[in-house]
Amino acid sequence: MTQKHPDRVDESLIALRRILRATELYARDLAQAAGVTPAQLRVLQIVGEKKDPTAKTLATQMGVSQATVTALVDKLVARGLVTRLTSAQDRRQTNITLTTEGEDVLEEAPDALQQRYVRAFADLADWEQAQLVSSLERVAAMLNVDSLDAAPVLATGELRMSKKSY
Amino acid sequence: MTQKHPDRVDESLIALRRILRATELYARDLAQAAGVTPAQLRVLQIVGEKKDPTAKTLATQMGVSQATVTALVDKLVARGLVTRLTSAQDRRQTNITLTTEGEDVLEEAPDALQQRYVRAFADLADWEQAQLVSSLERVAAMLNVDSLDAAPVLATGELRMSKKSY
DNA sequence: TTAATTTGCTTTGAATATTGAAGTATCACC
DNA sequence: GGTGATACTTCAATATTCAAAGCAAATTAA
Repeated sequence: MTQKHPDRVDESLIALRRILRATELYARDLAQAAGVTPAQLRVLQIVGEKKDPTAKTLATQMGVSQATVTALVDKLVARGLVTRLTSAQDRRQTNITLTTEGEDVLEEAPDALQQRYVRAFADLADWEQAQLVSSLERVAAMLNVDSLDAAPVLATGELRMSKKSY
Repeated sequence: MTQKHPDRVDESLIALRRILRATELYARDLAQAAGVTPAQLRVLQIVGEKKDPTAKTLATQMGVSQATVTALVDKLVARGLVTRLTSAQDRRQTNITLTTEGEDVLEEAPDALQQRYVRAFADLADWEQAQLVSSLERVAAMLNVDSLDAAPVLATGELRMSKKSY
C-alpha cells in the first residue's frame, strides 16, 4: 500500500466503468438491430455458443431464474428462432436449439463494437497484445469470477467499508 | 496483421466477457442487498456520483429514455430515497437529489466486488498498476467509447464470440 | 413584444422482463 | 414400490422500457 500513485485505482475503475457502459449501451442497439429484445438476444447468443443448452444452463449463465428463461424461450419459440427438444438422457431437461432463422439472426447481428475492437487489437504490436491479454485476465481474476459464480449469495452483509475506503 | 499469436484476440475477448458477466451478475445481487431493483440502484449510484443530475443527464448516462427515468425516479421518490428539485436557473429542469435515506442505501450497499478489486489492485507492484491502468484505458479507447456516446446508433454490443467474421 | 420553435419533463398506454410460489413430470436411491 | 430431489412450466404481481402525446419554460424569430 501507500503507493506513489494512489489515484491509479480510481483511474482503473473509471476505465472499467467506461468499458462496461459502452458494452451495455451497445447491447441494446445491437438487439434492436437484430429485431429482438436484449434479453432475447442474450439467450440466442448463449444458445449459439454452448451446444444446445438446457433451460437450467441458460438460467445459470444469464443469472436469472428458470421462470424467466421459460418466458424468454417462449417468445423465441413463438418467433421461430429456437426450438425446444426434450433430452433423451433426462426427460426432465429441455435442450434449446437454434433454428435456421435463429442462426440467421445471430449471424446478421451487426456486432460493430466487437468488430472495432478486434480490428484495433489486430493493429497492436505483438507485445502490446500480450500485455493486454495479461491485464484483462488479471482483472478477471481480481474480480474473482469463479467464486462469484459459485456463491452468488455473498452479496449481503459482507464486510463493507464506507465510501472513501471503497 | 498476421501475428504470431492469432488466438490472443479470442483470449482477450474471453477475459472481457468474464469481466462483463461478473459485474453484471453482481450488480443484481448488490441491488437486492440494497433493497432496490438494479435499475433503481443505478439511478442512485449516478445521483451519488454526479452532483444533483437532471433527468436528462440520468437518461443520457443510463442510455434510456426520459420517460424511463421519470418512472424510476417516481419509484425512488415514493420510497423516500431521492427528491425532485426544480432548477432555479432553468425551471424546466429537475435536479434529482439524494435524501439521507438514499445516502444510507448507497453507503450500505456492500460493494464487495469493487472492494475486492481495489484490495487486489493495491497489492500489485507499482509498475503492474501502471500497466493495468494503461491496458484498461486502451481497451476503453478501442471500444471508441466517446464516439459511441455521441452516436448511440452504432453503439454497443455485447462482446460475442462469433465464429469467423468478427 | 409577440409568435413560433425548441427543450425538459411528465403522463399514458402497451409490450417485455422478472420473480416467487405452486404445480407437474421425471429421475435417483433405497 | 416410495421418498425426495431435480427440471421445467404456469400463474400472479411488480418492474422496466419506450413511443406518442401533452405541458411548461426557455429560446429564437419576426
